[in-house]
Amino acid sequence: MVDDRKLAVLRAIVEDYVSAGEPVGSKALVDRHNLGVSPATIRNDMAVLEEQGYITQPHTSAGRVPTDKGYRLFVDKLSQIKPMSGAERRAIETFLAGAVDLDDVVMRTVRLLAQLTRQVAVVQYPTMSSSTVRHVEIVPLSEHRVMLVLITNTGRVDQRVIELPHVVDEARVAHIRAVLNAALDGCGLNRVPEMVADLPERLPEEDRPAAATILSVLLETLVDRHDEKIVFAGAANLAAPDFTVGLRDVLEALEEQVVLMRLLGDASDMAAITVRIGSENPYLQGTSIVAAGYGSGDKPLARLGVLGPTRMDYPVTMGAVRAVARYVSQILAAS
Amino acid sequence: MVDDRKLAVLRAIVEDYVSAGEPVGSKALVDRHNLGVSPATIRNDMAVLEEQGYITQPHTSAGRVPTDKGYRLFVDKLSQIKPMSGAERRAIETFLAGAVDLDDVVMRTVRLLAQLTRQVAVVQYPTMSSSTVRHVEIVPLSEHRVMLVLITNTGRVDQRVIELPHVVDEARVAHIRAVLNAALDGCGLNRVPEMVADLPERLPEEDRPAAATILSVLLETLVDRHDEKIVFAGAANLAAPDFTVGLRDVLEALEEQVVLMRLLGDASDMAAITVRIGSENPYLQGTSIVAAGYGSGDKPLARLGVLGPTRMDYPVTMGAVRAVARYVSQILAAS
DNA sequence: CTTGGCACTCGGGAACACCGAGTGCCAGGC
DNA sequence: GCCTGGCACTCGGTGTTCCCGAGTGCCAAG
Repeated sequence: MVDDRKLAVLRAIVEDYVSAGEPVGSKALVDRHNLGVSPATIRNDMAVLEEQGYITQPHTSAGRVPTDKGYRLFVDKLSQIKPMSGAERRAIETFLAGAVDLDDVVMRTVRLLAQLTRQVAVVQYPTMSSSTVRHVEIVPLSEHRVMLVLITNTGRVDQRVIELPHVVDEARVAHIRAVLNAALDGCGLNRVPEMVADLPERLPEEDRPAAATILSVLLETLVDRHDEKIVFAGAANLAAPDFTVGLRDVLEALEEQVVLMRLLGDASDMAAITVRIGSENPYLQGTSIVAAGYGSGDKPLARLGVLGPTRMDYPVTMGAVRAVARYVSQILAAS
Repeated sequence: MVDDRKLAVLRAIVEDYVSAGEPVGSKALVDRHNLGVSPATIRNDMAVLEEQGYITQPHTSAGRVPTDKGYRLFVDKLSQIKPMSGAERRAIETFLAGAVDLDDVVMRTVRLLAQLTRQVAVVQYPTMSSSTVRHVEIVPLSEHRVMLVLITNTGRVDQRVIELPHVVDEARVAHIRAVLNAALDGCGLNRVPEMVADLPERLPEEDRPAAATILSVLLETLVDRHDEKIVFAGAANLAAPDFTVGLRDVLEALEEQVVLMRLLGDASDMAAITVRIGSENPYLQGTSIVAAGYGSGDKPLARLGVLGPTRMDYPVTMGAVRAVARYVSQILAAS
């Protein structure tokens, strides 16, 4: 399978099928693309391509449709990511620049991506594991209840209400807070446990029970919140008639954070764009996922991407995902 | 229209149609319900009911289907809210009791409601307008950037990054924070503007520009966040074949916070359960909404509810919404 | 006011034929 | 050896027709 023309045929089939949505036949191919040969020749090529598993025909007397393997070859060898136009890039930039906080960045990103690609966008919250502690706040709520607020350098805020074992006055709370901040300021989240290990011993006897409770909740927060939040938008785009796969399954997957995490895949190389096509997905065959990492530094903090029908315009979608990932990274780096 | 039997017929039609999903005819009615009369009599009654606009027939030779007006009468006069079983109530209680913070309460509530009703659940975040300030935190992020964190008694936390007009050292920030907290502690959110009006004047000259910037952002936060957050879950239930209305429209509405707000309606009487049927809805005819207020005190802080096809089991749905609203209120009151 | 009888309507499904796009194959030509 | 035109074949989709049966409205009798 080193034949240039066969590759051209495959490319043409993918392009036509993606744009029209109908199986494409030999005659239509030679009409729309000027391959300098006759339909019969194309038919021979198609027979070979089918035998090799790149295309298939839904019914005996119908045109050909790319298989997952065909899309894969197309994405890997036969296409280039299509960059966004200047106008689109500026629109992305200004839209994202208006965000007021991390929540807002994520929210805007997911909506933007859904709108750009006309598909379902998925954005993972920046992970904490590589973040550092900016500030720990302990706010008294009542005599034996405080709220723990953890603020990280990524701008993420987590809070927990804590029941204390006994009444603690404000001065003690303030003291614990001061000690905690002194110990943790700038500390990487992954190093928090070791930093606080001996902390109770540095406090006066009477503060220790309260401090121990607070610390255990703090550690719990770190663990709990490690299972990341994920948001999605653009579910309305699922109503497009493309979706042969059960709409219900997709919607269910979207609401299952864990499944969504798996679909987005592991954070890997920052610049790389991951494409998972149809049956390559752990769940949800029939859909494809285009994802990329983003973050404020060189290493990706989290991932974002879109989920759509296998029959999607990969070059354009990849261009949109890449552009959005870049601009989000830029925004995050600036804050 | 004071005829008892006609009301019974309407009730029977609604019940049968809701459970079976097919237009119900006179013969089926007398078979399934023991009204002691013949099909012909029922037909006469149905003719009257149709003339009065309570039922309609999709095609000339088909059974009858309730109209929006018919459902309305059914909900108002012909049915009672069906209470949840003890087991269900216990399940709700324990599921909600596991929540760690407000976010979690809301998240759990919306999922629970979606699961209980097998429809799309919508939960509004507790509104701030009747909350009070628990604490204001100002965290230096860099030399000329701080983060403002506003914590209210409902446990809600809002944060904003603020660019300061010039470099401000930590001591000054601490001072501004102290003054701010002294002025606002326990203050109702609606009274914040008046409380901070003369605040810059009570600060030393050099602090005023920074304080003014921070205050303006604080006020902006109050206003911005007044357009409440809303979350939904259970979109997968839309895939049920009932939905004659455009699935796409519903999904779009769900992602438009503003539309969703309107649909949920105004917070009104705490105990009341609002039902909006089909065309009674501002947007999205063809769907019905069952909603209730919830909150920690007597007055509702926010609303929650479900959205489903007009053809829904109103008594059961209303029971579920009422039960969830009660238990959430209970949880909120306890924290 | 209720009831049985009866003619009428009409949506939906089954059976059927037709069309046309598309294919595979083959023999001839460059 | 590869390309090409020709040709017979397949089969999904569409349009047509027909039929059935559920359901209705109306009427006259109880």
